[in-house]
Amino acid sequence: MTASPNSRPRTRVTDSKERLFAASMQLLGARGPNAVSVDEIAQIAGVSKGTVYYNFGSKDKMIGQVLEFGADMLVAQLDEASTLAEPRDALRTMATIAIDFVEKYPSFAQIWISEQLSPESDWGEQITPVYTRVTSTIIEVIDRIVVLGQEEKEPVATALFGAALFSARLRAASMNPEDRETILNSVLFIVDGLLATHEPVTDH
Amino acid sequence: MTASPNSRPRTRVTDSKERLFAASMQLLGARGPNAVSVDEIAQIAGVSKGTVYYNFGSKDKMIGQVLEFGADMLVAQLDEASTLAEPRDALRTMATIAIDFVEKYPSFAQIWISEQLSPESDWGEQITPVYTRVTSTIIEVIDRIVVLGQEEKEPVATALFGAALFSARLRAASMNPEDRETILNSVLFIVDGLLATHEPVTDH
Amino acid sequence: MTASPNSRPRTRVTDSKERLFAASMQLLGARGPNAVSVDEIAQIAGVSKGTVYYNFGSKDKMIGQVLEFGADMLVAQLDEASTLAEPRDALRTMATIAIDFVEKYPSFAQIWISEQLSPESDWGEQITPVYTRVTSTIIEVIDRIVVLGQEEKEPVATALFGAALFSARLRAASMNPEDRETILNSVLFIVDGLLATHEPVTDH
Amino acid sequence: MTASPNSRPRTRVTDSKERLFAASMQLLGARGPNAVSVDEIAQIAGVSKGTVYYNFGSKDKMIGQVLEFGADMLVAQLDEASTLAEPRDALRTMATIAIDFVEKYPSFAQIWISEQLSPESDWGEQITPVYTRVTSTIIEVIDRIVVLGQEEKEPVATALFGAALFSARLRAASMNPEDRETILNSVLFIVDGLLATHEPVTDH
DNA sequence: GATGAATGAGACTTCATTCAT
DNA sequence: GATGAATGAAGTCTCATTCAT
Repeated sequence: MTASPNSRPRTRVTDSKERLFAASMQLLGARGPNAVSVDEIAQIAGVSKGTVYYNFGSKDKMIGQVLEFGADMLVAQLDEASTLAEPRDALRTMATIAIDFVEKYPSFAQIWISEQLSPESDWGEQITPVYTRVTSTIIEVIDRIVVLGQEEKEPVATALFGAALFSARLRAASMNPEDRETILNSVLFIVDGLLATHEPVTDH
Repeated sequence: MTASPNSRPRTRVTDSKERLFAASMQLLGARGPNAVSVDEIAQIAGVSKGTVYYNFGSKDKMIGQVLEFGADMLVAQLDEASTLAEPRDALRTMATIAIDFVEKYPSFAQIWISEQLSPESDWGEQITPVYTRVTSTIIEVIDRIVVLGQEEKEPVATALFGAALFSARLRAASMNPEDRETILNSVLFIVDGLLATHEPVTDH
Repeated sequence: MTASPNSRPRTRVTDSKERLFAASMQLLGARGPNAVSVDEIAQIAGVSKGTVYYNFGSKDKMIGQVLEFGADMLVAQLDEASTLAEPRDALRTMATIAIDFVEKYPSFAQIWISEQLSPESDWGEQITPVYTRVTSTIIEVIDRIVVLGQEEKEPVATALFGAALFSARLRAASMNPEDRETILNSVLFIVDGLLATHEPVTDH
Repeated sequence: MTASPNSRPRTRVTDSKERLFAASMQLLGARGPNAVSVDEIAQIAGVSKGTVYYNFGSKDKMIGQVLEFGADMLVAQLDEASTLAEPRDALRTMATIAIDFVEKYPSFAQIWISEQLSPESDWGEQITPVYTRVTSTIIEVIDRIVVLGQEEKEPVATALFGAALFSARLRAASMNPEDRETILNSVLFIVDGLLATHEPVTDH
């Protein structure tokens, strides 16, 4: 009953769990936690409501995992882009990735923006906030461009992330997909300003 | 009926409405609309639940008015700051105002960020989004600094607003009130980048 | 302030009361007691809600008076028609009156039909039910047509009233104002049946 | 899962639904829809309030189903009686059935009488009104008694139904259960009148 | 006479969660 | 592993009624 020998080669955790994950990602990404009910997720996943509790224990825990998964997805892409040879290209690509991600899962931006607040009923255990993971990657790239005082790094990365996230969110909301290039340039003015006021890193 | 001589002609119009407004501003500013119940607002205002409906008609309408009031508050301050003689000072002051506002009413930032999305259950009638009102003010100031192509203005203002809002939100969330100056500088790097890449406005 | 001397010659009870009466008659006649709120009646009457309680004491008392007024209106017309020389003409005219009344105030029929039930929260004091008042008039007319046993009179009058009321109600509901004559004839088949099975009254 | 051998294969499908149905039938039959609260129905059924919504979706939907069930119950009995060999016996039996039904569920008569009006908040989907279903059965029987013009049939059946319903309602209301025979005779005077004024159907 | 702000009981409904099967 | 019937707390809203002015 438990393990049918040599049948499906995949690990295939539960199958139900995967489908719930997919449905949650879709629904939460589009409408946010409060606007989605367990009923709805279960229905779209094609499983019963009890299965949610069997697999995840609670709605909050499931949301927590989905959120973490989404964050991992974004961060993984950003990390990869951050390794591009030309740091400015890296930042531009990273911004592009963020914009596309927010367009696909609009409410994630909103969740990440508010994840610091409301410590009550946090989703599952404490995990490293997306903001921290992203800014640390941004800082790595910036360090390859300009020489920055230690206490300046975090705020600059934050401003960069905020500008990108907000612009992306707005673009996702307005149906007219404005020129993505213009948005990218606007965000990257922060880098230009940095370069204009700080000593560039010399390849030596 | 019996006119109280030479006193204020009944300032205390209803008082209940004002108290509900104050309570809403406080609660909504701290926790966001759907984390606050009508019961709670009424209780903190010291009135009965029915009074909410007598004065506002519905929870959504009340939230709409509170949100609009908050927006008016912020925009009024920003508009005033935007008239400062030195445009860069204006922008710096505006950012300071935003940071302080968000610190006082943390969830407003979050609401404004998501106000474009979810057209369902809009709070009251359609009002000009805060984002639009703020960016238009920002654009006015920027126009006094650099010469900008028409299609560049909006994205730049958006990036500026996003950077400020996000930085402010994060500062409000983290209990350590980091150096406000550093945050301001980071946000204003956008302006520096603008100046470094565009022709400055000459005073005639 | 109170009574301007020799101005309006009418008794003019309160004026507010009359307007409330008119509004109630209109609204209750169209939608029934439960579907009409005190707010609505007061608004249509153009007075404040408190005025209802000042003039009538409670919603139920007001409804009671309006219902009684409506009943008086109908009964007065029926009584007048019942005096027609030819008893069959009298019954036909009475049915016509009922049909017209129900068309104008559709929900009155419904109220009268259910007025016996639900002794709790009766509207005001106990008043003679419309049914009793109408059937006694019908009986008077029938007595001029056929000789009927005492214990037969009430049920026959009831059947007559029920047939007329129900037919009228249905006609008022269906937008197609069917031939009123056909309806009248159908109702009066009861009289025909009576005549066919009982000894007619001889004029002497 | 463990099949109980040779027993009924789980008649007790949910049980809750049936108990809610019974409680609704009882309460609605006695007091009408808006005089009965969901709390009360759930309490009498011995289930929680949420169970109502789990099983029926809304109060209106439940009422709709109960009403339809009641209608089906009555119509089924009437249809069966209508097949009696002697048409006049059929009508008399049908009237008896109606009287008994109304005595058991007094407010159903009232609901059916007002079902045409107030298209707002209709109970569930549009279903054929009881009135239509009953009159069509009545017409079938009448057609076996007298030759009637097409446009006369409906009004006559309506009058018959109205007379029976109203008489039954009144009998149910007044605590003295008057002689049912007398009531039946009174209602059937319509048939007598029909016979007295129209050509009877000849058996082939 | 009349008002309208305020109330509070009670109505309908949603939804995360539990549990026997 | 999974189900779905059942729950109950909590939420939004309505409305008849009261009362100070």
